[in-house]
Amino acid sequence: MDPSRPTARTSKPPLEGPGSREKILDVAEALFARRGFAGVGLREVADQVGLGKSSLFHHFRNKVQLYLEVLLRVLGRIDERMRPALAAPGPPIERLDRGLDALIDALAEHPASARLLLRGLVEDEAFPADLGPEGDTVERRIAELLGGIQGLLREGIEQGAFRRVSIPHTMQTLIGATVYHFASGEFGEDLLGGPLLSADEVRRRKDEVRALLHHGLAA
Amino acid sequence: MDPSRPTARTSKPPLEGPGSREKILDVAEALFARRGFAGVGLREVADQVGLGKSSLFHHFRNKVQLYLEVLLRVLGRIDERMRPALAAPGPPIERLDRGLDALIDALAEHPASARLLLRGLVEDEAFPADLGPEGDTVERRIAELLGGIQGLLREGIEQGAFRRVSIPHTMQTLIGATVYHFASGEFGEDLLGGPLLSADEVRRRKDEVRALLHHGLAA
DNA sequence: GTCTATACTACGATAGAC
DNA sequence: GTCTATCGTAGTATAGAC
Repeated sequence: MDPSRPTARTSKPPLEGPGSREKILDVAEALFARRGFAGVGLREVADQVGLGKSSLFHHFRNKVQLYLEVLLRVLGRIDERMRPALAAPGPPIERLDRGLDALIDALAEHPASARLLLRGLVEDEAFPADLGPEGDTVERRIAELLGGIQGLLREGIEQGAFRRVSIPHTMQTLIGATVYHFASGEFGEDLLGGPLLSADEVRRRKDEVRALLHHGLAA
Repeated sequence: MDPSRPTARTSKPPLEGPGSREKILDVAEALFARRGFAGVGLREVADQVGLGKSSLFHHFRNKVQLYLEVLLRVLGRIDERMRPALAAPGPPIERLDRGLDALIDALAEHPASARLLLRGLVEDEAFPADLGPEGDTVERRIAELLGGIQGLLREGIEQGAFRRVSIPHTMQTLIGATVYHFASGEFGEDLLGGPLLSADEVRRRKDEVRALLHHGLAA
């Protein structure tokens, strides 16, 4: 990809495959999802990665930045799936169906995603006030994802395909039906009486959301 | 209530009105809602109450018990409102409407409730594993609240008034539409473009949930 | 019932050797 | 790029005076 990179290396084989950085993000993602920002100590992260605590600071400026990078990676994975689904041609209702299917697939693929996202949405005050540049990037990413759905809702209403619902309230209902559901973990599994992420239950959740749209939204 | 208690006290006027215990619960409720269990230090609680850190331990065995008592009070307030609404006579769909209205009123009345509840549902692993007797009480309380709704859903389906929806998935959708919505804080307010708890927006949320039931559930 | 004092552990973060 | 050592702070919790 990068033509300036020399073909033969001089020293220090860069350890192709997951470097420390990715491994740290993997571990941190799982831990932050389970216990939140304040509930995770960098020592635990380092131990699970197999590094000393101090080595983490070589890869990330501080704990907040690590958390935000984890969040950004999650948002990236979701965006990767949702964007093409929303953009594909077709009437609004179909694009919405496909977009939410893509969202659900993304949430189901990485079990930590929904929890991190829910925390990101709900936990305003869990961090030191200023988040630096990464914080803005996270907010922008979220706004983009929301914008895609909101635009479709607006479009469908304008075309007369949807009822004149409140767009913000519909957004909240959809977020609840998707992000909350897959973030509900053990509680959700108790309710369902089985795993949340089995192929069956993921399909049932898609059906539930689809029914929500078709019964509640279609004109 | 307790006949063994003497009618006239010997000393130490018991400071009728909100004693320290209630004040601690109030402060802790607000803080835990904002930053979660691990994100709150007992020092901050004590400072805001106007006590020394150590004095908290005179009222609560430890931090976990304080958290659970906060949660129990929240659950009690919700139960207080929902139980009579669900029990009142009428066809299932009306009782469901009234029950969810009562839930929304309860969530809107104390802004911390929804967040604490959402955390309670979603944050399994945020605490030391064993929660003692209060933990069981919390779980039982939640199960009771859920049971009321689930029972109504089942009843409505049996009577042919509701479509044959998946009860657990419908529960998840309803929890998302109520608890998640009122827990969404600043994010939700950005989405709505105004306060989440204004009389107007609370009413709109009730309408949204009602529409969810009537379009998605009614046969 | 609240206080001061204290024990012990963990935290995030930095410095500097290798 | 990882390590050891260390800094300063704050965490939960206990003991005991008042």
